[in-house]
Amino acid sequence: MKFEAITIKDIAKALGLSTSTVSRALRDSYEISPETKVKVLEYAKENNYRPNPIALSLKEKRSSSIGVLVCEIANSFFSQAINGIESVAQEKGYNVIIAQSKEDFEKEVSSIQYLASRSVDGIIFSVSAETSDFSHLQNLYARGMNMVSFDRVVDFPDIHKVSVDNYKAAYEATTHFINNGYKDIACVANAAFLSITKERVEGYKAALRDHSIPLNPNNIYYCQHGGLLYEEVEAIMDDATKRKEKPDAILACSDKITTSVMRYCQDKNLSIPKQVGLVGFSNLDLTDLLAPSLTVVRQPAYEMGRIAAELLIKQIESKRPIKQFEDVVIATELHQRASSKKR
Amino acid sequence: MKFEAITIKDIAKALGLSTSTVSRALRDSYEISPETKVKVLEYAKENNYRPNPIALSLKEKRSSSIGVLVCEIANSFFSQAINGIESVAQEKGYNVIIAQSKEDFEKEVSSIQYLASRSVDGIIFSVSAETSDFSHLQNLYARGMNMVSFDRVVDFPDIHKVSVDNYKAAYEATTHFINNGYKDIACVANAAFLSITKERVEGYKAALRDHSIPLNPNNIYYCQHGGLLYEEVEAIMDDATKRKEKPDAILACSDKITTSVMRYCQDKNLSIPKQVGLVGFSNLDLTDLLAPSLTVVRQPAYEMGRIAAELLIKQIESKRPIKQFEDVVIATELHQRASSKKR
DNA sequence: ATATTTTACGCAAACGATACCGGTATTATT
DNA sequence: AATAATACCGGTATCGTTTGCGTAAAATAT
Repeated sequence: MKFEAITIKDIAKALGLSTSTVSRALRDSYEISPETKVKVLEYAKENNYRPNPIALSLKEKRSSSIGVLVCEIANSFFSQAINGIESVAQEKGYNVIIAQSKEDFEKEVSSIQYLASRSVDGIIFSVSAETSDFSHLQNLYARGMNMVSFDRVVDFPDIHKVSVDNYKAAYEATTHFINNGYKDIACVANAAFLSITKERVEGYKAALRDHSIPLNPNNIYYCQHGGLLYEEVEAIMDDATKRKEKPDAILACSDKITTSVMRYCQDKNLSIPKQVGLVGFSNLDLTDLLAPSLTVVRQPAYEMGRIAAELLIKQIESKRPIKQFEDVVIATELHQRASSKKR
Repeated sequence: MKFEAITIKDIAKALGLSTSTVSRALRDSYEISPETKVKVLEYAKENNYRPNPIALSLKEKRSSSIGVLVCEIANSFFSQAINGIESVAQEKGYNVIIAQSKEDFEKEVSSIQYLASRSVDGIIFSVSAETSDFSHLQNLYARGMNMVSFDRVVDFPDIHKVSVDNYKAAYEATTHFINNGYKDIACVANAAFLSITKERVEGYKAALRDHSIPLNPNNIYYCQHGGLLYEEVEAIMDDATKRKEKPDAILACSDKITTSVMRYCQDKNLSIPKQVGLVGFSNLDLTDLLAPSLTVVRQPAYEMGRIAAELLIKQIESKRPIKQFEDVVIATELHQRASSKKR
């Protein structure tokens, strides 16, 4: 079954005009007589004429659509970000095409090629946890695709970036632990390649250093697959709780990891915050209702999405190549709750 | 800035061939000599040739994209459903274009027109809480757009529908309350027009009837705006807790409502499950970690998305008009936890 | 009355890919 | 050697829209 829309040709035939006349009448050209315009406009309205965007795209060499590559839609941070992207896109007349990498490098490469071959006008992307080789992205960018690096940013020289201040977020969270009497703080981070991981781990280290707490390298854990698998976090927690020196606090560096750590503690009857304190990065909007209420680092996902979309669309619509590239870094919010307070 | 891709014309010019020869060589036509094929294929590969999907769309009169209209992306149920839709779409070579209604009728109408004007090959839609007039959808469907009604289904005669057994879900949840000693159960439902609301309220009523509990009409509340605003739920809860006969249990009929009710109880120091029992529809994956752990009705959102996408794509690719329309109804899961157990 | 401008429209090319309808060599068949 | 068959490739229309160019008729100027 096919949905057949009325075309400019149909109008021309019905009214005994040429397609060019109809086209110009619709665009209110001065070359068309008022009477003809009225006739065309009325007929178009009656028959609910809409210009075929595909034909327009072919002619204009632009599709008025932007691609978004995230690792997982069903993740509160990314769904909120997509929400922000979609809101800007709608305002500016673009549609949003989404693709997921599922934290898988191969799927990321194919998704990027898919988006490019779909001739989107630009791409907002957040790399997968497995991505250490960025050539698929860099090649596409070098070939002129408009791109904005988002959240898990890449360090190409000239590209718009939108991210949060991960260093400061982790620094504050760690300091918060220290101020609340925790001494042996473990950091369960995402894959080691990721910008967000590096920054968060650096922030964590700096906070320890600034409070004269020696760094125990065993306290830093990485999740190869971004914590998408519960087993990954489980293995880490098994290790952490079976060591001689057990950490008394855990900084969970992603939505998924946070939830998994919390579930692990519940399963193993590890009491939070007494036996182990917990601060997690999370964008769920009911972390205050958890047992115990969870201290979280919240990222302004919606705003990040909006800014990324605005930068991308500005770049798309820019006549001349952009020279000035933005590196937007937004502050996170630390919501202090029960999970990180011993006493 | 524009992303310029190589075209069949470029290959033809570079190799001194005609476009038709190149086209046929790329499609491995028997009319082309092996040597020419090799030359073309090699050149295409070297220069990373990809057929322009927009040109193909124009020619084939199909865009290989499907539209999805939901009320809110950043809602666990819908983001999981989109996840399912996207997975099937990717498999079958379609891309997914998303639009949100934000539970607003006007925005739903414009979003639908937007998707239609974007010449998607089909639409999966879930109507907004404000939608009581379905003419915008019905007109589009009558004009031949492939459509699948999803979750909040419409009762057009011949259309694929994918939903859960809302009647049974509410019946079981209500029965669960009764079996746990609750007697005065309130039902906080979504907007009254919605199919899901009607079915859930019916299931609720039936459970009361089957257990010889008289129905108190005051116990049924509707959220005009789908609980998107906290104030809406707050007003309802204020009323419920200030009545002479206060309900001792609440059945919250959507993700948002569930969270809001829980937050209200926390704010007002209403103890769950002692003062008031709570069962909520929710697709969040950490409801077991809430305080108290929450009894939920979980909907198989991912599977629903997959099925809806499969039905839609089958309909799109069907040569002749579909005669047999599916009304897929999937079972929900009741996860019994602490929030609904008095003792 | 003739020349010039203006008005109002049509023709055709272009965007990228496909497919039908051809055509021309070269080889095979009689 | 003449004809048929085959292999191989090009020209062109098409999808829907825009746009530069051309042009008839009408309006204005000389």
